[in-house]
Amino acid sequence: MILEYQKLAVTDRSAGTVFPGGDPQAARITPYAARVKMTTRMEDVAKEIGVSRVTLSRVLNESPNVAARTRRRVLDHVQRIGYRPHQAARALVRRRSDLVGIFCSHPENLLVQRILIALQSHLYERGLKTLFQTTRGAEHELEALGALARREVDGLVAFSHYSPPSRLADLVRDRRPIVLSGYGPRGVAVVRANGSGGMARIVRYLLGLGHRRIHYLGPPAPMYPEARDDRRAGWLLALREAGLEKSAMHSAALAIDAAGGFAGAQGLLLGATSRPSAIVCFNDEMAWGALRAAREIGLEVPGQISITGFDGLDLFRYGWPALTTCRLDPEHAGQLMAQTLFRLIEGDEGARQHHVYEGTFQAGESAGPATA
Amino acid sequence: MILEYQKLAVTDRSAGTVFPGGDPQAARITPYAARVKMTTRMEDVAKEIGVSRVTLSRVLNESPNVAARTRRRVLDHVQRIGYRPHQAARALVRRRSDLVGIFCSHPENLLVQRILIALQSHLYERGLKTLFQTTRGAEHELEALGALARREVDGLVAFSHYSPPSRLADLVRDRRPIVLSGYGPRGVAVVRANGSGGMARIVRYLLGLGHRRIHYLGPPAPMYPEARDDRRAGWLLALREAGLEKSAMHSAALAIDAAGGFAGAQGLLLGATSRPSAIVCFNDEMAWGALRAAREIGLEVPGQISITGFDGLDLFRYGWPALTTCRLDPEHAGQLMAQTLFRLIEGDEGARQHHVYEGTFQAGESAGPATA
DNA sequence: CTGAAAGCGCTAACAA
DNA sequence: TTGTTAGCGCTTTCAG
Repeated sequence: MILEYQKLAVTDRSAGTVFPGGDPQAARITPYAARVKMTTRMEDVAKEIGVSRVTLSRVLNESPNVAARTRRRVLDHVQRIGYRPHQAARALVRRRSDLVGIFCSHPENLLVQRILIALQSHLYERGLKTLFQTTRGAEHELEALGALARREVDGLVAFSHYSPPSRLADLVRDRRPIVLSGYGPRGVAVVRANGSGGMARIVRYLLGLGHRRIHYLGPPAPMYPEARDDRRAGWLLALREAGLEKSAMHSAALAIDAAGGFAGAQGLLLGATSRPSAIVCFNDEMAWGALRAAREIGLEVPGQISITGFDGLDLFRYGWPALTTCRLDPEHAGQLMAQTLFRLIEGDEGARQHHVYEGTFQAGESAGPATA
Repeated sequence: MILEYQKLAVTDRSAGTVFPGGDPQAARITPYAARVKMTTRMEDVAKEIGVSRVTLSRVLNESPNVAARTRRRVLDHVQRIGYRPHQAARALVRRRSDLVGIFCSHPENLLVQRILIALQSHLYERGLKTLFQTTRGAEHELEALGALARREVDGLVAFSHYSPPSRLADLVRDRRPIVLSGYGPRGVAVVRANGSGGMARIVRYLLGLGHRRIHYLGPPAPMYPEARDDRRAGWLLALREAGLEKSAMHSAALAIDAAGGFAGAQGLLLGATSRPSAIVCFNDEMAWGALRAAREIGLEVPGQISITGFDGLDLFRYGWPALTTCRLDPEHAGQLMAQTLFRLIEGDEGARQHHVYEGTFQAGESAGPATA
């Protein structure tokens, strides 16, 4: 059991004496850090085995130039006592922490959460630990970028776009290992879904059902023009194809969650303008709120109005009606991000591209034929 | 702007020469770690200011014995150039990483996700960074415990219970800074909701509505008897009060999500036994699946059957019908965990208790009067 | 109040 | 194939 944890002892640092089991007097007020002695050192382990620290280190780092027999002996012992080198010391000398930072401005978003989970797993498989941080504003984001610059982390994945694109452009020059989710300047690695294609697919489906007044309910205006709403573009594209661009109506919600969808749909449905026969929403959560709004007004879905989502979260397949949506694969997205970041950390500049993955249309119960 | 990130330069380590801007030849294949020089060193910064490293260190660590004027001068310069000490080096000598590990066996659970977000924020406010890891099995969990033992992290929060309680008991003896979510042995810090009280409240509400056949749909059997389902206990308690214990029926689902609730409810509703007039579910997500199952069978909710949840997630207030549930405050839970862990790290053994927070009953639309 | 000296635990260059 | 030497960048005694 290589990961068996080690027993601790309490030290009296001034006297240099060790009290196994703890000093009952001082324990209550002494910070934990001062109470315990450092974990087993390499020196001791090497001595136990009868080799030098260096040989031990070589085995642990899978370096060449160790006799097979020695390696075996070392590995056996290490495994038995559950030794692992001190990570800080290792990071200090290797100039590499094996830590990856993930920062995220909207950790409440259900799709983001699923991607995060997959991402962490895949990074872990490659020996990278995940430092997670929620960014509330540009200040946090800058701090995360600073951590990368100072090499506190080996790489960064950003689900956050507070920084102006001009600053992101620095990333291009400095060639840091960073992966952005969603959008970013050319020359920076980006992973995103094909939102435009997926949304166009949904709209065409609705057009096929006879809908003509298809309104869009999306996120608030982006902080930077570069961050324009890709999904909205797909909606507009499909309407244009059908020559319905003129009647296109778009409404920006306060947030891309159920509350935002609820409020946004209320505006769309109770407004003075002609009522839409379908509302396509930026994501499932908004659609969910919109569904509620429609019903509170007394509209049947999909009888009197159709409402669609995006992301294809499993949860909403159990809703009533189940959402018609575009399913994205968070597992795949997370894997793609992990792989891209890993390539960048390894110095493969070829990974510095925009990676776009596809969604799949998923017919549900929330969209039906347009009523005359 | 203290967090302005620093410019990098590419080094040719063999020649010891620095090529600002990068060596275009080697860049593509050289790992990023080898391509960049280490960030600014303390030595240089101290020299620029005209003090020794020691004084600089003292200012940065808010140690006493620095003249106010010196402190001011140092702080100004540090702020201007955005210097921050190298974290690995700092951790090595301080024997403290300012890192906290969070491990979690069910990161998909919506309540857990919200708690995680709050927890991370509160830890961050106290200067602790969050290392996040999904645990898939006891092996991962042991590894996380090992990381604590080796002092790779200063503390741990566990939303995961793969390890047998006997192992957790070790935590009592070693007095490590660890906070468990849900349950744990005496002497280990635990944070959990009062599930039993909350669920009893829901059941009493249903009893008041005239329900008599109230079935429970909960998680699969726990891995260890200690981890018994608290919410189920509350359900049973309330039924006992009403003298209905005999008719109590419990069904274990495969998972505590919508899919589990769906399948579990199907079993409960399609089974040969007498149909329940109400199903109380372990959490909102399961209730959500149960709702779908009831409707697919053709049962109206709450007309023909009442279904309740637990957790009180905002999302389900937008569902139709909105769930009758018990609302837990994830923000509060996260804060409580952060605070407890912080106290333990600081050596306050008084924090090593079971902290129980209350939920609040929330009447929704998914429960109504029992029909004769 | 300040600085000089002594490591923290480990890996990488260089010798043997 | 192995071990010896020399730091990584920082904080913490201990003198001044």
